[in-house]
Amino acid sequence: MNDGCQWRKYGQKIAKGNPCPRAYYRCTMSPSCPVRKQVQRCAQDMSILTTSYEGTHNHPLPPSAASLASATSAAAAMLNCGSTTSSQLHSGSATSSATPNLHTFNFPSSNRLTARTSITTSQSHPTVVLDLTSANHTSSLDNYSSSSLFSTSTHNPQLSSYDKLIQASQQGILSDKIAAATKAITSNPKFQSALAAAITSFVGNGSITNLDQERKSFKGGENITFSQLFMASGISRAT
DNA sequence: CGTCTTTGACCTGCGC
DNA sequence: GCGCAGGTCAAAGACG
Repeated sequence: MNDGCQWRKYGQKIAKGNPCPRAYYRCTMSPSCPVRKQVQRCAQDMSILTTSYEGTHNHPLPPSAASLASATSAAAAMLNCGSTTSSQLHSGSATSSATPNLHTFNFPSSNRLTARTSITTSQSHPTVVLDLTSANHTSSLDNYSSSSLFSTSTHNPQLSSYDKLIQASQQGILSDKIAAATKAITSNPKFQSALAAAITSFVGNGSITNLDQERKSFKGGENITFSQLFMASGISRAT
């Protein structure tokens, strides 16, 4: 996955319990950049790639990775809303083994594969899981659960129009036209790349330390997140 | 020739 | 102290 940064592989190891080797990469955009990432395939499903990032970039990120940093930070903040692990995440004094909150959403990639991506906001590391399962899904909309990704129902009981749209689709009462329009948006390569860049920006920036601030900035505003995504991908809200 | 990947060796932390 | 597992180093080879 091209995440906008340059990486140099410095090691590979076969971890216990997983026949697939784990690859170790170092950010090469700056000689002193401490950021590292690990990439490993899932033992249960070889089509799933698990990427873990560690550290904070000490250099400016390229536009492709930086343009949506705030948007994805907001997504991460949303993920942690109501999470029992979020405060531990912020304080850095995590001691419990609470189950990380996992959110999954789909966006079909340009190479005609369906990439089911999830962000795991574990206590120590945010993790991006990229499922490169071939596109045999009946509809990307069927499994599209971005509403859960950005859901802030406990903080903002008023559903956004987008949430209503998703809710309607899940309840099977969405008209074909709206479903087609939604699918068009989520299938838009620009939207996909914007979303992917947003994910990258978040994990690349090591934004965990900024989550409190981001949460304040975006609290109760999932519309802001999608507006930013739409703006970055050139899709109008009208669409 | 410079850059990147591969891969065995080495280092370190942890449990027993 | 010992063994194991995970992470890193660095020499060698591949590649453009």
